[in-house]
Amino acid sequence: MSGHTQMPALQLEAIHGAAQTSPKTLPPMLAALNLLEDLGTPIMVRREQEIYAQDDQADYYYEVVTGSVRTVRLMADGRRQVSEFLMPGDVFGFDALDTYDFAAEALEDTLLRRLPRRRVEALAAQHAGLSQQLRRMMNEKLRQAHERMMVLGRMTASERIASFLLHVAERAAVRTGGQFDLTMSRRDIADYLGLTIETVSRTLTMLKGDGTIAMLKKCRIEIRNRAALESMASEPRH
Amino acid sequence: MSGHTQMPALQLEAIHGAAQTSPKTLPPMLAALNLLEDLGTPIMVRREQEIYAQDDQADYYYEVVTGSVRTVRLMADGRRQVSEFLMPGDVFGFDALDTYDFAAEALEDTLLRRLPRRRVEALAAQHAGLSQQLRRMMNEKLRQAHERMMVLGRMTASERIASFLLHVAERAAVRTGGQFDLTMSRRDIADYLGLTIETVSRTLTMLKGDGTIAMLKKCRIEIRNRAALESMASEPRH
DNA sequence: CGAGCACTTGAAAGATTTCAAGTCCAGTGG
DNA sequence: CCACTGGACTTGAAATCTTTCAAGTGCTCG
Repeated sequence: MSGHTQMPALQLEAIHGAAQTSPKTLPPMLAALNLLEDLGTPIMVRREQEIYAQDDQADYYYEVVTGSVRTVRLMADGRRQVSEFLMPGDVFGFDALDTYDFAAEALEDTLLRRLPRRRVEALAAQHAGLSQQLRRMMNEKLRQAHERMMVLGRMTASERIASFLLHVAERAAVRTGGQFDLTMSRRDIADYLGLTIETVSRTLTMLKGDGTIAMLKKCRIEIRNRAALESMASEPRH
Repeated sequence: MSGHTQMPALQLEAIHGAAQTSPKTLPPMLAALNLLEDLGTPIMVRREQEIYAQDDQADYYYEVVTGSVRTVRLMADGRRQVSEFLMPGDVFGFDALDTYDFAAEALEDTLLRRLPRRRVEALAAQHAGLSQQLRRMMNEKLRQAHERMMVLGRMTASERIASFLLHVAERAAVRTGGQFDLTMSRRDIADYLGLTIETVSRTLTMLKGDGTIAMLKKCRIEIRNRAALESMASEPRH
């Protein structure tokens, strides 16, 4: 595991602020983490820095406070699969019993809250409520993984891109009014969707061409025609 | 939910027998279920019968006692994704908080043990140990989902088939000495691996052609050259 | 301002799918 | 018991989507 930078004390302010304004998508997670207030250590990681490696001992759980994170897995020949993109309020590191299934890396300079797994487990062993809330988090992870399966197994390139954009928009667009940044690279998107960067690029260009989206600065996106995107993503709901 | 057939009492014998001889792959699951001994209701389902539907209220957890099960999800236009193939000792129905993400259907005549979700949750709320064991099961599900992502997102058709055969063999071959049955159809395999039935068929034919596997009776398989399969599956370990 | 990297764009190649017949097997009825 | 029929599987050929290979283009960071 690569060297973390301990946060100065005053940054705790930022942490609690973020926790309050965090998105309403996953309330149970934060509720559970409230029980663990004292256990959290703020951690700052720089852009592209590794938070933990694939197959590392899974000693910590994490919550994104500000910034964003990807979890990635590599095959022997370099093929890469991105499992999740994590935004403020999201938790990660719940992958496995012993070792992490995927590495975690910061997409940008990112502030995390880190929880020692053993302490959390010890607490959970005494408080059934906490244990159940942790289970609820994992349940949500599993639900997301199931949706990913559908995307990776059965959707075309355009469908993958369209549903990806809608998902990211839902998470991020709230605070930027219609527009949002893709903090991840084209390669990250490609490896998330099981495509090549060229296909991702071409599809985005196409969407730009027919006015479905607008691209400012390459990583800033605005959805101009949500209905078109939704019908392109094909799955009616969730 | 479609009509289940209540098992006659004497069949409980078979259930306990199966629990004892069940594969050693997932010991924590069974340990947890022991706590729930009294809650289990034996359920018999026929080949191709639906156990629960996608989006049904998730009222029950299940364990496969004998037989096998698939979990499937359909898109509006009929595209299908199979999430899991479940064998004796496997548990399922942990998909979601409220409603099932995938439908569950019996691959063959199958004996299940059904646990009322509410009762299990009530027990888990009091016994942190049980709650944690349930979490461990879910953790295992998540790990498997992660592996599926790699397969669906980044593997070629031959790699998918090869790793699929190795997985099934590992689960089933023990009791049939090198050979094993594919209880699922080509369509099921295709929808599990994100391929078409034709590609599945062609790849199996190819493997038969070069002596890597032998096929007896279309659904009975023998691995003749495990090393070849493993190198074709490309991922060194799990 | 320049270099390098990320992204875009184009053309050719390839893997998988689609469409279209076969073939085989299991279960059925004679 | 055996021929028959239908569905599942296999096989072939053409089509297609995506990838691969190969240049551009244009930011972004020194």
